[in-house]
Amino acid sequence: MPNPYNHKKIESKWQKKWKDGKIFEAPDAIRGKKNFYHLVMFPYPSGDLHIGHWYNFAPADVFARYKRMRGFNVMSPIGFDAFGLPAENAAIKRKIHPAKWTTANIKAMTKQLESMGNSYDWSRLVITCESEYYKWTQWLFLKFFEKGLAYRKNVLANWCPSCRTVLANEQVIDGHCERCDSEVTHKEVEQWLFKITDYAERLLGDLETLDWPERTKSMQREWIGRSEGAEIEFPVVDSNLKIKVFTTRADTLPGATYLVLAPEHPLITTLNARIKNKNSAKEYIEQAQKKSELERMIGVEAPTPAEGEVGGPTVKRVGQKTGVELKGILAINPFTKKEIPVWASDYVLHTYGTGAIMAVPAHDERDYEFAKKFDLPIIQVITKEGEAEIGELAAPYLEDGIMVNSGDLNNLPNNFAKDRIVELVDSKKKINYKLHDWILSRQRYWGAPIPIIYCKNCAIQNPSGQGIVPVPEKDLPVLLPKIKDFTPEGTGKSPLAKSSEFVKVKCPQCGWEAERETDTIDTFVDSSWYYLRYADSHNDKEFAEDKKIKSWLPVNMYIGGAEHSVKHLLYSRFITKFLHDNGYLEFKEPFVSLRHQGIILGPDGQKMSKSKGNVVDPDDLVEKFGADSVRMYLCFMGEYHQGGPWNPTGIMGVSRFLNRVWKLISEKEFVDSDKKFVGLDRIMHKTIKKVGEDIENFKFNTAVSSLMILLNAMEKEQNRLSLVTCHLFLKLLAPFTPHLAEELWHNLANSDPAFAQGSGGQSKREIASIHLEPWPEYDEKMTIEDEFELLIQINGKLRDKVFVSKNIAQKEAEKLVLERNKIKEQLGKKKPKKIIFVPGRLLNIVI
RNA sequence: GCCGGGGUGGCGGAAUGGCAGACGCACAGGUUUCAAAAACCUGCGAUCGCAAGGUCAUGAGGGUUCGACUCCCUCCCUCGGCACCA
Repeated sequence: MPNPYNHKKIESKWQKKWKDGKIFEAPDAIRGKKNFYHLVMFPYPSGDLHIGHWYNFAPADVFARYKRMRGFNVMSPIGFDAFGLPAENAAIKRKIHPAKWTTANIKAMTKQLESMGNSYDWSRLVITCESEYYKWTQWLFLKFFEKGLAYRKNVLANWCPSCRTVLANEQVIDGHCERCDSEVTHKEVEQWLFKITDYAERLLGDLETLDWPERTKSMQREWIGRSEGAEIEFPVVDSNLKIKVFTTRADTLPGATYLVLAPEHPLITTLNARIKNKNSAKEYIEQAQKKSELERMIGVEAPTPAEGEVGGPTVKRVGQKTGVELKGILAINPFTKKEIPVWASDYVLHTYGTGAIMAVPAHDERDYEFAKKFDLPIIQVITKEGEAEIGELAAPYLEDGIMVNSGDLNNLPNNFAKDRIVELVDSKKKINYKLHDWILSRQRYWGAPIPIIYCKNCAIQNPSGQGIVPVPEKDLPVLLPKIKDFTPEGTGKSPLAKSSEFVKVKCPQCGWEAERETDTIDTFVDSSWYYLRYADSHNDKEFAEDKKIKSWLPVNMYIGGAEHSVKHLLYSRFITKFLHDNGYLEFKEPFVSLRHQGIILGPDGQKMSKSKGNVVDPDDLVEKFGADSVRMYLCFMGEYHQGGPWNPTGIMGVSRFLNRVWKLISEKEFVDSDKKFVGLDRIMHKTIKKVGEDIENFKFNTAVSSLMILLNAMEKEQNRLSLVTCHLFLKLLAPFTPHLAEELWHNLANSDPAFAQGSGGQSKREIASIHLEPWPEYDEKMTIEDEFELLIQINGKLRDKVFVSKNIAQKEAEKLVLERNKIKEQLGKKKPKKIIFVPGRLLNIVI
């Protein structure tokens, strides 16, 4: 009686053998093989690997192993995104140092990662909080600084009062901090920024070249938010000042009856002396600035629908408009030359365009609402062609039409008038983006220090330089000091400021006493270049050697969660383009192909969370069913990018399947291998084709199902099963269940003298790993059966079936079909009007 | 409101315009067993029928086609993203 399938024994055995044999360490080049860079998004060392990690990594590893068997030199590296707020917050809570916390987590997660049996190249391990890595994050910052693309500026930044740091726009979700969910406020602070807006056009345009999910590309497009329009200047009466507005509807300029400034608009301060209603204006502006982003957007909350009513409680985003007229300030409409009032209102965003708009109530919903509320003039300047001008608009007219009330331009189509008006008022076409520069300084401890020194002496010597001195490259890394008190103050200063040892420094330019920058670099900078480092993880002379970069990059296949669609993926593209422009990289895009895994929900269909008690622990599953079962079930449970609820009994099916495989292959006496497939040849060729194609297309679920179909067929033929059949089957199985396949592969080899003897004259040679075997080939001709079941339809409805030769001609098929009693009965006296014949499939009689 | 996915048995899900429900889970019946588990076999959309077989079914309604889960139009629901972006 052979041993039953013991996953624990064979999984740890092979994990060790693979590690010791270094079989997944990818050399930089192999003669005759193409390199393939296969990458998963590196995990954050938050404590333990959850089922979501497995869902990302396990099917991804199936793909990597498949590519390796297809003859590629596959590099599949792994690392940890180890700096940042979550670790720091967790460490504060537990009263231990973030470094200690992070190291412990990395250790635990490494063990878990190893238990998955993934084919990682551990020799390339990257950990972003280690100085050998962040030295180059700092180097990258210096390069940006050198090129003028890292700059310091007073900005009205997003501020998280709980995390006590500024946040990038990308880290604010619905007005809340993405980490702790506190409501984000604003704070005017001096910050370091990367000039990502310089790359807006290219970040947008190059999306077209990428093999990425369409929705991810469209999210990036929306985030960049390009819009074409014009910048028009409105002179201020009795002043040489001008108010600039951005508009996409220059054609409506004749109907602009007032201007609106955002409450933060600097001109309000400039013109303050002339504002007649100074006090009420001031009061409104202060009030508006106190409001959070959310309060500004949300007006009135819609009532919660009564029970049984469709739809949950909705929030009406566009609320009642508020505003104040800046009395005493008038501007001139450059087209009509008429004087128009100027208002301030928080429905105008200071962060978009020029922070001021021309209001055209007749042709814009928001302006219309505002004008109605404050009784401002509404002048219609576009109307539907052929329709008389309407006295009073019941609603703004938003469609195209012809110009009215517009002097010389009357009767012109509005789209034609658009360009004419831009010329007439001597303004310029302008492209605007929603994308803002990337604020990268963080007032927190657990990150790479910004390598900058402030020197008062240098500021005096060279006022234009403001005393900002970059740390020389040779002095990198600027080490993150080990300080005891790393909790954030909330004063806008980083905890590093408390360490005088760290702060005080000799200026590298003049040698005088100077001070270090105490903010740290946003962790998104760390993670936006790590994929480059894998090419040469331990290089201490440069971020990676040019030759190695050329041999591996760009990344051929990148797999990870869709939640990174804008942040990480946009930043990475930006950094890559910057390094390309400066001669460090030949390519312009880091990730040629991208795939997302879906989200696994709890068995109750809800998002997994500890408080709901619906968390699925992968370690328990591995313990009970083995890593191979977990891997294969994750592949089988559904469409990869869709995810869905975890089915606790579903994994049983896969576990049973593996037990049956074990039983079939380890218990059999095989027939002579010359007999090849013994009646299984068609299905074998079909399965080779299907599994390969499905893995290429990330359709892991149907690949698994076709393996199950093959096993069912093999079991039916089990008394005549050949060795060749089992070898092929194991190869197809190997990417999914690497341990089981390897164990059975070796068992078969050991029992087969031809296998064990070897060709080199040695009596016994080491049996090579199944994972280094070539993927089986199939013969297209062999995937087609000799006979098929011809479907017989009458008027498109199935009426009968008959087995015929695969090459049957139409004439022959018709004759055969029309002679069948069943068909004769059905047709009666009716004559076929038409007969449709689809070779290899069906015959349809139309009557 | 705009953009992008999706809607198929009790459940997860299959179907180059050509047998809807592959594969698996759950369930039911059986074999085995002192018994249970495991394993194995059979059945399993709804409905009419003893059966052969028929009819209806892929969110709703139209259309194109010999033939539609698949293509087109209108609408509903759902998930994700964006949203006072001028």
